[in-house]
Formats: sequence, structure tokens, C-alpha cells
Amino acid sequence: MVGFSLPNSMVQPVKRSLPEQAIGPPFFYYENVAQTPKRTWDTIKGELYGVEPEFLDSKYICATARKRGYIHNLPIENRSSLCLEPPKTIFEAFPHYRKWWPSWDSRKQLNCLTTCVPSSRLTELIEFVLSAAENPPSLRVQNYVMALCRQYNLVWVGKNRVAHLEPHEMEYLLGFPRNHTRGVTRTQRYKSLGNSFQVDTVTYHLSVLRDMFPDGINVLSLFTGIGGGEVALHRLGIHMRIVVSVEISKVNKRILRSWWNQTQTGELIQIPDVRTLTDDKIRSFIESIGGFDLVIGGSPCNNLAGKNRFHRDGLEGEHSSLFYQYPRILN
DNA sequence: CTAACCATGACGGACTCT
DNA sequence: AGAGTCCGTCATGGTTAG
Repeated sequence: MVGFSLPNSMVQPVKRSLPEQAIGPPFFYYENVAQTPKRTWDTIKGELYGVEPEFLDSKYICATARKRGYIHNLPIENRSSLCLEPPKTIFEAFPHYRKWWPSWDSRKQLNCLTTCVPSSRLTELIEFVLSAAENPPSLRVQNYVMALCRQYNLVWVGKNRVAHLEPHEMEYLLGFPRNHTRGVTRTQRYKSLGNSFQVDTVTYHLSVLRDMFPDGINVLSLFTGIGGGEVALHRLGIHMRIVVSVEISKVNKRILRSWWNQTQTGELIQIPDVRTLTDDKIRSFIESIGGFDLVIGGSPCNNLAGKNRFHRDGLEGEHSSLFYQYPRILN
């Protein structure tokens, strides 16, 4: 899962030719979870002009895994390595965790960051088991503890003590500025961050745009969330003249607005629901601003994701079916 | 008082790759 | 055939806003 190319890598970059229909303008960039049935990705691909998905695990870019598929019509030659290299291992990201990290925990990177937080009962259980065990613990105990650490993405914060990541640590690993989501409830921060882009990964893909738009770009941002795409563009130094952002969550809208007001000089127009962005409205936007240069977004994965035990209904699920709004709007 | 909000804990299985 | 992974949901009880 190495995508079409990797930064600073000996991996031979892939060459591809886009289907005629997929060639821009505008450029488009679509994202979703990679680990959903192949037939789902076949459907997505079919709706997006048959463009082959780029499957990339962010563990090749940063310190945490994030297996995602990206369908886009961006050039893939001459992607530039990031000016600011993100940490690629747990210890590079959090040197202070060395202190309590047992030698038998061989993890160098973290698993996928999600929205959920494990119960404190679990960390208590691990501490209890390890306190009662020999030092070092038997293989059996090690395997037991490691399975839980991997499953819940736990880190070592004290003697025999593990803990879940703090929201600001997730912000850091995902490539957001510190305190990007601060000011909303803790639970909400976990939710918003768990649902977001890995910014460095998106930055790498979008880096080909940097020299193409010296006067800035107009962006149509669908399912914006906390603005991973916008942060990536900003980091590339690409001026956003106008961003029309579609995002239903009040909290996420507030987070984006506050970041925008602090860092941007362009105009941000926020719309709550993709379904209210009718064809007529799109036409009038295009007329008034002179067209969009980039359409970017990842549609809801709720009904595709492996974590969902209740309604893993695929693309036709209640939330994930909003995907179909993406090709409609793009067309 | 009521409704909305918030934190917490409990809860398997489908899927891919080797 | 086996191992490892996963942008999650729901009910409950407490808290806060109006």
C-alpha cells in the first residue's frame, strides 16, 4: 500500500494515463478508507470516471498507520517531499515515551487513529496483570498485553502503565497545528480528529499544485471536517481565494472558521449539507467566482469502516451513501 | 422541569494479505 | 488456514443550558 510514489524513496514511481473524461479542470481529490470490500472501491471508481485509486498507508509518511484510497486526477510526477518532515516513528514523535517503553514492545509506529477511546478499566487491567507478572513477563503475558496495546493504540506513560493518546498528540500525528481542535469537548476532539485526513499525506499529493496557481485557487471542499485539505494547501503556501466548504457538523464548522480567521485572507463560505448544494447553486457559484480549481473531500466512512459493528452496510448505508453526492457535484 | 449535551463503558466480525 | 487490522455505535447516568 505505497501509492503511486513515496517521498524520498527508491520505490519506482508508477506511470498512469487518465481516462479522457477524468482530465481536469477542475482537479479533484477523493478519499476514503482502503479496507472496505473491493467491490465498494469498484463502485466508487466507476462513479469517478474509472480512475484507478491510489492506495497509500500513511505509515510511509508519518508515525501512524492510516490505510486510505485516494482517487484523483492530479499529476503524479514531480511531487515534492515535504518541507517539514513529520516524525516517522513513535520515539521521534514522542521521545519521552522511551522512559517507560518495555523492550519487548517492538512497535515503531502506531496503528490507525480512530474516534474511540478505550475504557480506563482496560488500562487498569493491564497494569494489574503486569504488576503481578515476573520481570520481564512471560511470552504469554507479553502477547496478551501487546494485542491490547495494538488494538487500542496504547502508549507507555509509566511503570506498567499504558494510556490512550491525548487529543493534542493526535493533532500532531495527523499533521495539524497544535490546538487546532482545542475549545470543544474532549470527546468531540477525538471524534473530529479520528475522522480526519492525515495532512502530510494529502500535502504530498497536492504538492504538484504549488507552482500551477501562483495567483491562488478556488476550492470546493466537500465533507470538510476540521479542514485537513485546507491546512494542507496552506502549508504548501497555496493561496485560497475562495473556499466553499460543505460540512454538517456545527463543531467542525466552528473549528474550521476559527482556523481560517487566524490564518487566511481569502473568503470562506460554509454550507451545512451536501444535499442542499443543488445543481443550480453550484452553477451560480461557478458564475460568480469564475469556477473551481479543486474539488476535494472524503465522504463518510461510517458504513464502510471495520470498526462499525452495527451498520456496516457499505456504500448504500445511511451515511456513506452521501458519497453519491460527490460525483453528482463533480459532474 | 425538560431537553440537550457530555463522558464512560460495553460491544464482534468482515475483510485482506501472507 | 491463520494472523492482524479497523475515519464506530449504542445505552446509560451525570451535567448543564434554557
